[in-house]
Parts: sequence; C-alpha cells; structure tokens
Amino acid sequence: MGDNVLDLNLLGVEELACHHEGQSLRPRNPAPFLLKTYNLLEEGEDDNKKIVSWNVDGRGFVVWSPAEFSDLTLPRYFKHSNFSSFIRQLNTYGFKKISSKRWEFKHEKFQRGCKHLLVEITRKKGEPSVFPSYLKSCSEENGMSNSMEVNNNQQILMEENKNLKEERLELQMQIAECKAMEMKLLEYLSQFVDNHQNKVRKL
Amino acid sequence: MGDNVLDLNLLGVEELACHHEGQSLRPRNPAPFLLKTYNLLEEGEDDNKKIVSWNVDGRGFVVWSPAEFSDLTLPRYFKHSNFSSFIRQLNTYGFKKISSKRWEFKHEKFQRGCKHLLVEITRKKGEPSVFPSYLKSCSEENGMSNSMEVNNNQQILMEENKNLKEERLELQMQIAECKAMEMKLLEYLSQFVDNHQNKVRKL
DNA sequence: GGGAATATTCCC
DNA sequence: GGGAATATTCCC
Repeated sequence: MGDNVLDLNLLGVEELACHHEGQSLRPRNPAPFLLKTYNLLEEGEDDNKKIVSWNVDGRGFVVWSPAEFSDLTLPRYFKHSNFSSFIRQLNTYGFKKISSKRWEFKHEKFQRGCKHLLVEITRKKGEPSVFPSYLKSCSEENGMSNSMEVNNNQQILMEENKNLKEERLELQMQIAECKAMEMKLLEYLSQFVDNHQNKVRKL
Repeated sequence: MGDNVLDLNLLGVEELACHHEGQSLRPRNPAPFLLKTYNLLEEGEDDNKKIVSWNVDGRGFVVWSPAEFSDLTLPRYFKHSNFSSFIRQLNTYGFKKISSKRWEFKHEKFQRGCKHLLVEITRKKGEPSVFPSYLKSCSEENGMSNSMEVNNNQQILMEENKNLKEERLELQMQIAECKAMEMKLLEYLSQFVDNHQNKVRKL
C-alpha cells in the first residue's frame, strides 16, 4: 500500500528536520497559498467561474480573466492584487503553465476534489548553495562541474585566506614600528621637558 | 486587454530600492519599511498624534495607543494590522525599545527632520549561513557524509576569512591612531625645540 | 528579541 | 521562470 511508503518518507523528513516542526507528525497542513488557491476555486459562485475555474478534467485550472481575477479575487485571499505575485507563487510551488493561449496551470497534486493531496506539494528550493553567489560567478563562465566548482571555490578561499594572514603580519609589524617610534618620541619629549625645566630652574 | 495587469504596481515609486549593493555602495533609497514608518509620523494629523508620534526630542517615537495604531494606522501603510509584525520589523532594522512603561522606540539614524539619515539604516542579518540550520544541528550528533564535510570545511574557511577581514580593519584603525599620535608628538617636539632655540638665542 | 518559514516585490 | 531582497507570520 502506498501509505507505508508515505509514512517512511515522513519519518525521514522528520529526522532531517530535527528541532523544527515540533512533534506534530500527523496533521501536516498544506501551505496557506495552496489552501487559499484551492478554496478560491471551490468557493466561487457561478459568476466567479467566468473569472477563474477548474479546467474540464479538474486536473488544472484556468484564470479566464486576469484583470478581474487580480482586482476582485486576489485581494479576498491574499495581501495583494498583483497577478504576477500570484504567478510567482505558482512557480514557487512547482505549478506549470500548460497553455500558451490562456492562463492555465497544473500541478500533479493539485486537483479538483483532492484537497488531501495539497500537503504533498512543497516549495521548490534551489539547493542551498554552499557558496555565496558572488563567488560563483567566475566558475560559471567556464564550464565547471559542481565538484570542480566546490574545489575551485575552496581554492579561492584558501588563497584569500593566506593573503589575509600575510597582510595581518605586515600590519602587525607596522604597528610595532609605530609603537617604537611613539616610545622614542616620548623619550625625546621627556628629555626636552626635563632639560627645559632645568634651564628654568637655573635662571 | 488584461495584459497590462501584469505591469500594474499600485504601491508607488518610492518603494523601489537598489537590490545590488556592491560592498561599498549603499542603497540609494531607504527601505520601504523605514520610509513608511517615517511618513506615518510626519503625515499624522493632530488626531493621530494621540495614537503615535515623535517623542519630545524627536530622537525616538511612541505608540501611545497600540490598539488604534494597529487597527487604523498600520493598514494604511502596510499589508497587515498586526502590532507584533510591526515590532518584528523594528527589531529587524535595529530599533531599540527605550521605555518599559510605554511603546517607545529609537534608532540612532531615525530622527525627526532627518529623512536623509534613513538610508543609513540597514537590516540586521545573521551571516547568510552556508548551511541550512536543520542540517547543522544534526551533523554535530551524527557522523558527516563526504559532501557535508566539504561544506563544513568551506564554512570554516569562510568564517576564518571573515574574522581575518575584521581583524585587518581593526589593525588598520590601530595604525591610523598610532600615526595620529606620532604626528601630535612630533608637533609637540618641534614646538619645544623652537622654544628651546629661542631661549638659547636670547642668552 | 530573534530564527526561520512563507509571502510579496523587484529584477534579470 | 526563477534569484534574491524585503515583508509578514509563526514560534521559541
């Protein structure tokens, strides 16, 4: 039965998630965005069906009128009226545009009458990059594999590291010199002061 | 027809911010949150002054009535009516609560009549962690995989690198101070010498 | 107060 | 379509 597979997956995820998510293994809730989008399709009156609705087979949905959808529907479910923000969310959750002629989208786990499948839909995340993007740029230009890139990055880091340490040494020496000079000057100064005072005393 | 919906952005030009700041470049515009919070203090009618206002010296501000502030003020500037979300943003930008008796906050660069200082205020960020934290906590307990170890090495390198850069800055400042002191001493010394020579000439 | 997930915006 | 900055929420 598929349920077993599912449970095993959940356990795996829970282990990775360690301290997050508390203990609640069972009642995973779908992401708010998914629930709202699903509800917006279910709750619409017949009027709204002209704005947005499930497609014929219920395995996708169509925004028939983006303008009205943005102005009327979106603000009732979200904190904005921007069609493009809605699209951005669809992409984030892995929906695909399935028609070039109209705003029709689908996701395997987003189907009419299958609210329970929503929990299966997760945000796409770019692999947490090992590296800040500013370091990536140089290796992207040459064709590099991931592991080459990691190596390359590490190389760069170590080089920079070595240079920084040399620089540190140099700076520390400068400071030492500076301090020495300071001492010398202070000595001179105190001699002059003594000298001066002696002269004054003599007069 | 509905095409231009995509381009509509009703939120206003002032929200545009510079997203690519090189290391030395500051964003030209203050963060939207800061501008809105500033404006909300400037634009208030006398009525609103009973809800939220600058404090006496204009170096901080007070939310006199959190309830009204949340219900009336917040939604006019933000996409929510939650006082706690507002507070979260204040903390993100480094504001400090300066009274235990009332909701009074301050930030060095947030002052009445000093809109231009807002660009100096930046979001506090924990270093972008190389590693998702849910993996971090686990890797301490378990043995690490190869790729995790590589990541770990890089993280260490980056940490060391960052520390070295901070150290460099510190050393450079010490040198600057040292040089300044040197100049001052030399000045004193030359004054004494002049003085001394004058005295000698007099004799 | 702040870490982290999710949402919204902006830009390429 | 997606990366990344900022905003909002949720939770400790």
